[in-house]
Amino acid sequence: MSSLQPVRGTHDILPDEMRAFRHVVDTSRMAAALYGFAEMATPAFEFSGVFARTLGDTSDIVTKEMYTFSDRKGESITLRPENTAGIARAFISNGLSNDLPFKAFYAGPMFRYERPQKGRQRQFHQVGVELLGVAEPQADVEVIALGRHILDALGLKGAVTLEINTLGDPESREAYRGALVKFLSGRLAELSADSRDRLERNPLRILDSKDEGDRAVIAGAPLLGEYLNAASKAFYEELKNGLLDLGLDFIENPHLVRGLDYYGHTAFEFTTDALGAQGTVMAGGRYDGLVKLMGGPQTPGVGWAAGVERLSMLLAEPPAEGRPVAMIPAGNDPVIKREAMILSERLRRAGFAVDMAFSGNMGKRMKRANKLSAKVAVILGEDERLARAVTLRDLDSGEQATVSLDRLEETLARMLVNLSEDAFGGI
RNA sequence: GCGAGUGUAGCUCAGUCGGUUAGAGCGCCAGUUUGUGGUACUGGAUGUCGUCGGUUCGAUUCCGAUCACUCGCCCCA
Repeated sequence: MSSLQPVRGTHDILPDEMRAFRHVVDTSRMAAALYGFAEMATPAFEFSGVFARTLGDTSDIVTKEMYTFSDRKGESITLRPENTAGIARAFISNGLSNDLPFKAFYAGPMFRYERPQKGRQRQFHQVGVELLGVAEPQADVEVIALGRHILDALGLKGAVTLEINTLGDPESREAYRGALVKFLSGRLAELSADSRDRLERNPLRILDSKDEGDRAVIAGAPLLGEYLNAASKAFYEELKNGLLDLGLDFIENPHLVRGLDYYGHTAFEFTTDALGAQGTVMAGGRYDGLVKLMGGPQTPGVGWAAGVERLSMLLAEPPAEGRPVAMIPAGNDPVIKREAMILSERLRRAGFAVDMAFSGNMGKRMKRANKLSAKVAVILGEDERLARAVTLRDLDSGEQATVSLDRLEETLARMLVNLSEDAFGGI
């Protein structure tokens, strides 16, 4: 165990884990493209105001979880804790509001100063989408459908549940908030210390509490649904009908809320019980007030973000590695080794993944080929060189044959095609 | 930020009721005749027993602090 530790809450993504990680990101990116979301990226850090103003002064993210520091000019800079604010900022900065709807996909690292746990790190990665400029609930449906599409494509169909709720429009939410605070104030003594605290800052969050005493109180609390005005109700109904039209199963969770202040109407989460306390794997909602809050034109928006690490952990089986071609010079004759290097390069230019062991006897090099799970070994020795040929060995069957250099690519391609037929047709 | 648990080879873990050479499995390396891997067999290397400090003749083992991870809370992705 070395004393060279990574910073708390950060970790290295080694090749094995990276394969699962990339599978999640690539799958998300491809699905997003099917729904018309184009990938973009914003900086990993912004002026602190971008987050402080938009995430709300009372959210935990702003009050205690941001990586904020002064740069050399004394500017307050913050490592992004999430990407919605950054996308909204970019939307405004680049004057994109004239070309709506604006549909963006992103993937990248986020930073929160939290206590690390499984599935919760200080640097973690999200993929996400934002759809700006559409006030209709169909936008919410599309965004949720994309989320479900990705989860299905990752093989998580049965493992993840969609929960939805509505937070209503600002008018409905204010009315409800008042009623809730009034109700809870009457039962103050029964609430947990955390929740008494939240009563001031963010009373809706109390609905989400896991404390048993709190839950007992909440069970009798007024529900937001009772305070929705006609417009908010209609919006929610359209959302649910839209989900049903697409066969997207969901359960309604009236206690589902968002920690960030700019959310309204739709709130949703895809959750699993396979990750302990970190059960939320993808979460989002509607934020019609955000762009205006940041100084842009009134622009409705809806989107979600998903935790790449969390999704990676849920993957039953990481995707298989590619199987390279192993170049094996027989012996250590410098002439042969040069030929092998030249031939490797030729094959790579032709699109083959080639790995060559640089030293050792043939047995060692074959072992290395095996460890790389190479499909084919290209063996090049003195005999082959003189015959202007190579020996191709199928490492699965053990069959091998001498093939003229003129027909090398052609023969290799055929051997590798057989491989993929085996992989897909062998069930 | 709060409460609790864990920390021994690359990995998963055993062990030392405090005593001098710390173990297993997997993995790794080498060999089982000089141009042929996967299996098998033989042999080998692992480590400041997380770190710092205390108690002790003596600590990896007890105590304290610290760091990291894990579980719950909190928060969320």
